[in-house]
Amino acid sequence: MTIYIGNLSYQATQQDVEEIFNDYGSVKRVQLITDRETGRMRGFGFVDMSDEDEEDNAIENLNGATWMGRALKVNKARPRENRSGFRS
DNA sequence: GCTGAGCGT
Repeated sequence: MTIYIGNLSYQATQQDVEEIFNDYGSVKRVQLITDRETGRMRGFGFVDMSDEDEEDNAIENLNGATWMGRALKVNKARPRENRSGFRS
């Protein structure tokens, strides 16, 4: 499952979020969204975990938590459009 | 190039 992270530090890195989420569960993949052209962080990212229990635990614990001086926002990420070409 | 919306190749 993918978790949405918002209001995070521009100086934050994937390994930072990775170890933080790893403390609440087993994070599989951390994807911080950065600008495709400039390469600067957009201020949000996504975390993929193994079990929903861990992700829910991480969300409940990391959501609204003050990280790097800012209120970290963690919530369930929206299912991205399926590249298969199908649409609801 | 030093920002602030929040959902991605």
